[in-house]
Amino acid sequence: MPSPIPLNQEISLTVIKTACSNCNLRELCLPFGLSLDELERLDDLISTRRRIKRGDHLYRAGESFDSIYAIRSGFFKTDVLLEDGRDQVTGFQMAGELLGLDGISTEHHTCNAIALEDSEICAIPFNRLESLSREIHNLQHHFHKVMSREIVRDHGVMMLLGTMRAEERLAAFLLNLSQRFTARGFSHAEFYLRMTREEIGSYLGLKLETVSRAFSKFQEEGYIAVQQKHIRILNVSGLKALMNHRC
Amino acid sequence: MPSPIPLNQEISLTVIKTACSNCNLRELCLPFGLSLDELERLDDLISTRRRIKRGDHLYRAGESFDSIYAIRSGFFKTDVLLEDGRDQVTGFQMAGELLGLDGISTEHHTCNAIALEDSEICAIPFNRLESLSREIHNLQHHFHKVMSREIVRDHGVMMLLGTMRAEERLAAFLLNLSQRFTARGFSHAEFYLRMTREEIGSYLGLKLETVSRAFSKFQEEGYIAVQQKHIRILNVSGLKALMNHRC
DNA sequence: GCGTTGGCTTGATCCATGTCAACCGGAAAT
DNA sequence: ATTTCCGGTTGACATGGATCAAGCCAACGC
Repeated sequence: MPSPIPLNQEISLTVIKTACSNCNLRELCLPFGLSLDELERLDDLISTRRRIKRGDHLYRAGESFDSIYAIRSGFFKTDVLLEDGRDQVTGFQMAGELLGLDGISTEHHTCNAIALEDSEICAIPFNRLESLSREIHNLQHHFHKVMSREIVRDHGVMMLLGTMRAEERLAAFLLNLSQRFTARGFSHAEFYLRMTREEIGSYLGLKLETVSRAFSKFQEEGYIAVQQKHIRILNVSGLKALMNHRC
Repeated sequence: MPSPIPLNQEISLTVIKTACSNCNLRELCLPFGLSLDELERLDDLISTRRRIKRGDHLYRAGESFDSIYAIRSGFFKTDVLLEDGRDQVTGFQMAGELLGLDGISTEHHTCNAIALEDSEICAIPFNRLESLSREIHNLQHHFHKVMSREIVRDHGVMMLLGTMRAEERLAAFLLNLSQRFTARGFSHAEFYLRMTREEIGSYLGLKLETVSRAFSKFQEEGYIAVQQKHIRILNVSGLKALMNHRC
């Protein structure tokens, strides 16, 4: 009979893979600020991991809500549909961010969440999250902060849509992406866009042609280098100035 | 010596005035769905009532956060300021609605809340609300719903700002106000605007002249009757059609 | 290797809304 | 009663971004 040790190692590897306590995103995600002990209790709650292929829905508007989702890897967009067919991208989400908070309000999802690349998510049953956060003050407080942050983010987008012109919007968008990639240990200056010009346009309240023209303009002026979805930021402060100055 | 009875009555009147359990907004506000017993525990928490005069700030962006606020009577706007001086109204709030949720995220308020008429608010110390909602499941869940509803509302505004044209935006705005007045027992068809054309414009991402022209247009077409801030809606379905149809 | 396809770029033109300016009317101040 | 002021309305004109249209490029299937 073979020694049990290798087997145990394998099992323990699997456990490591699925646990918040060993997730390298834990400082960005729901577990932020929890003690080891508290982390383990959170681990128990997150039983389901799921792979979502590029183009597939994580959930659809109208579906009944029972979980929120933490992105373990990959990239998503959320969009809302109006009766008359118009739609708008309401956000782009990356690893460590939460999806589905909109569903708490009515017990039904109010937007679609679609993977922009092959992704992996952790499903967090919401009633169990509520009951655990009644016991773990840190978890409760952090969850409230995450929801509040979402509200603040939305206000930022409203500001952008309400007061900024096309180039300012795109500059703000690029700087925001750059900052979020940095927080995840990627280059702040060089990244691949996971979304099309049309999706960027939808998010920013612009047509895809306008987005494309703004990219070209930024390139001409030496702020960035664009090659399709590959972006290099050459002049961060230039972009910032462009965003803030009323010209 | 006079009988103590009148005195007691006076005291009890004061208590009635300040308690959630006797507030006629309790079904719209935080106490929604609580039992009598739970309501009384919430009463203990809401010690501070405050009057805010028209034009005064309830809080300012940058101030440190420790309470959220329930509007007992009156009308508020919230606005965000950009470094370069641009600002935008992010919402209008009426009786029964909560203010200050944006502050949870960073422990500092991120917008200004300004009374548009003489108003009265209940201050709810946030750490005490968190600790009470660890004990009262209903309170916890309802609070989560309220935050989520705010996120959904913001998505609606993003949709409006990103995809609708001027008249559609104003129609959506009027219908939303009408619906909220109705929920508070006021006429759905006739109300006074508490905000200026400029504030409406800021909220809707339009200039005040555009707002004014849209009002005039609606009046010409017989959808509404406008006289300064007094609005009568004459044709709800007309407004709805205007909002939904891609023309 | 060649054609097809989807996403992107660029140019020409149009139009909704912004901008600038004049005027109006009611409310508050003198 | 008169003046001032603020918010609102309306008109003339300017413009940023939408729309329409053509063409380009890279990836992919055959």
